[in-house]
Amino acid sequence: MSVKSERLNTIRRIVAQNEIENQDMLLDFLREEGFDLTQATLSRDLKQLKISKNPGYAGIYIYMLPNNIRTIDMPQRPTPNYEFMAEGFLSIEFSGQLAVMKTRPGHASAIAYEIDAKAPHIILGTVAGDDTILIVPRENISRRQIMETLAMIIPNLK
Amino acid sequence: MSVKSERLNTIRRIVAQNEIENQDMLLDFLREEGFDLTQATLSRDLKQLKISKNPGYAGIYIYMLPNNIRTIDMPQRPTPNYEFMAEGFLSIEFSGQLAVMKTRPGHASAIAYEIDAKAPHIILGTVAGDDTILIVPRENISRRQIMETLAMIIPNLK
DNA sequence: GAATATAATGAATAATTTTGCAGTCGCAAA
DNA sequence: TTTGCGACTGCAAAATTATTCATTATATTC
Repeated sequence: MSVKSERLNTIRRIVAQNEIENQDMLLDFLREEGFDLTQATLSRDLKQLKISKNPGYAGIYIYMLPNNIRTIDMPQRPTPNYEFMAEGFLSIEFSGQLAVMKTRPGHASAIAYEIDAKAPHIILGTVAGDDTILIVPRENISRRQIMETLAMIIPNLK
Repeated sequence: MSVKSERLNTIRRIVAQNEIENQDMLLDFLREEGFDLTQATLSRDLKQLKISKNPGYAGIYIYMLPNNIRTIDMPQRPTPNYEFMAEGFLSIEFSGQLAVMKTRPGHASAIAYEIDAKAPHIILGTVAGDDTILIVPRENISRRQIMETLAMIIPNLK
């Protein structure tokens, strides 16, 4: 096992067993175990190990191991292309405070996701079924504003 | 809901939906939604929300929500679903008669189910998608009443 | 083994985050 | 009203962390 591998292992163990508040503190622990390195290298090691500094219980920050569930590097949700949006969109109509968008079957959640992500200041939220999206605008937002905003996401919305 | 509470809600939502690389970037998002604050305050907000900067997938650092609510943070013995509720909740905002709750992906229906079951006298009904719940309150129920009721179901709703 | 590519590292610096301090505000008690 | 208290905040400085640049060590290929 290389020196670096041993060091990474040791870092993991130390972080798991102690409440490390910063990198200098961790450096001290490492020196006690015979590892001599600089803060720069430690910073790189922590990045590689995905160990991060988190707000802890009592107003202090503590280094913590990555939680496995969160650590799994899930690929970015594929950026839904412009065409897909245009293709899926069917119609939009208003009723009082709400808007209802119709899409082709299966397209609703992807389009709703885009709306949520790109227009949070206009749209409070959406609920998507298979081919229908219920759109809840924020207060004091006009239908015109909504249409203009959505048009930037879905080109052929008109 | 105080300005600060709204701000914290918004921070949670933005961090959940975007890949925030540093606090200045998050500040920009917040300004777009009308929140004007300094980086110092944001740092304090993030500490309170236990949101931290983590090594991400592609050599960059990303701010992420805490995914494990420490029991030490809980004053009383949690009910079975307590942690799940707290963990899944992201934000709640109102528009007219309606409330829209944002959750982490996949959590919406479970939380909506709890709301339906525990607050039928306040909430007429809910519709849940994957990460969004549309909440329809009964007539003549104030936002304050709704918040208080939901806070009994979702602890960190504040 | 020599030549060459690749990985690892330190020193210094840049970038980013946290915090001490002072000032403001709202609210409640005197 | 006045006083006091606690929450909240900005500013500026301190503290901490990440990265650039140059160098050295390690591995690979011929």
